[in-house]
Amino acid sequence: MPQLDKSPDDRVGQNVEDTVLGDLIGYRLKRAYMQIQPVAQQVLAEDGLRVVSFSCLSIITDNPGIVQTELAAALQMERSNLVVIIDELEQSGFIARKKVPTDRRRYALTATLRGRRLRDRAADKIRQAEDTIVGCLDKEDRTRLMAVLERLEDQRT
Amino acid sequence: MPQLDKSPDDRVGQNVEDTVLGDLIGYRLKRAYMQIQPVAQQVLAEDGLRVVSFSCLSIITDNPGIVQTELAAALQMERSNLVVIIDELEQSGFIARKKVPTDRRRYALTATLRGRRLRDRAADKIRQAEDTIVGCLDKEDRTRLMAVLERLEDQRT
DNA sequence: GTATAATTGTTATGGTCAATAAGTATTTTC
DNA sequence: GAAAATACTTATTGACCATAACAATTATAC
Repeated sequence: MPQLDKSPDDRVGQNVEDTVLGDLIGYRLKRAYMQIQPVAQQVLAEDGLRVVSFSCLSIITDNPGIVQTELAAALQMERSNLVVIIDELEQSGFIARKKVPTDRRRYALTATLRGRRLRDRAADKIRQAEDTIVGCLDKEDRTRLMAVLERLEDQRT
Repeated sequence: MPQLDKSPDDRVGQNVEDTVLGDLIGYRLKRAYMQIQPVAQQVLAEDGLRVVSFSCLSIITDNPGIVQTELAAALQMERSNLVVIIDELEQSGFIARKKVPTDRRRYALTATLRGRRLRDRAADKIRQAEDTIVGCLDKEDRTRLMAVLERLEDQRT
């Protein structure tokens, strides 16, 4: 029996049927991420950072001497797209490039004191911003969510 | 006490320190999504669909007579960006545009039989592909994950 | 009732982002 | 020592998203 079309006037706002999309994990992950991302973006913009440059700064801070290829692998991005970001961070004085004496193809990346301080401050602000969104979850739901996401992430296909 | 730089040779593959990023929900959501998205993209490409066009087709199938503005709101995208996608789906014979008699500004969108069948088939394939990734979670973890993501998504800031 | 405002679909455009290919310098492998 | 591999870089491309502006139509204000 064919479903009758609703008059367009009957359907307002969020009253939209969905028998498929909402049950897909990919869809739900994207929607949840899209809730967080703009907030993080805005918070980081106050310090002149983008999400990707903050990610780089954070990994460099945690891994002084890391090299661009390793950084790209850690963040699952292309080396070529990293270059401009590293340039930005270097010109802003948040990181330094030092030639590796044993292999002059590579640059050892280290965060400056300013860079490390910015990382810590920005991280605090992001955590705070995330809390306003994730506040609806109790501590157990939250830790369980993080654990499950980590397991998905580590899944090798 | 300053942390000594590791020699770049000491750090291989995934042995990268991370004291901040991994504890951020936004980061974890993105990484998990990036695990699913390429698989869904590839599966849909076999039927000539993109993720966004499948999403549109699915919502139109579930809501015959829906109008472009409502569809855009449901998928949280811009009306202007919807136009080309609707064009594609119409030219492929998966949906039809019909003028709304009571409001000639609007087009009522309905999925054709071919469109509905494609939606159902593609949905099955996506679910199957997702299962290969989410298979590491038991049923309870999975339903709990979906519920938590839904709560995050509905959070109004 | 008519002028004004709002809505719908559309086009055009720009910005950001990710992926690829190709090039240079250096190191490793054979 | 020649050839292959690696690290970083540059340039380019296409996908995607947001915005502004427009015509047609409808709703609202007076």
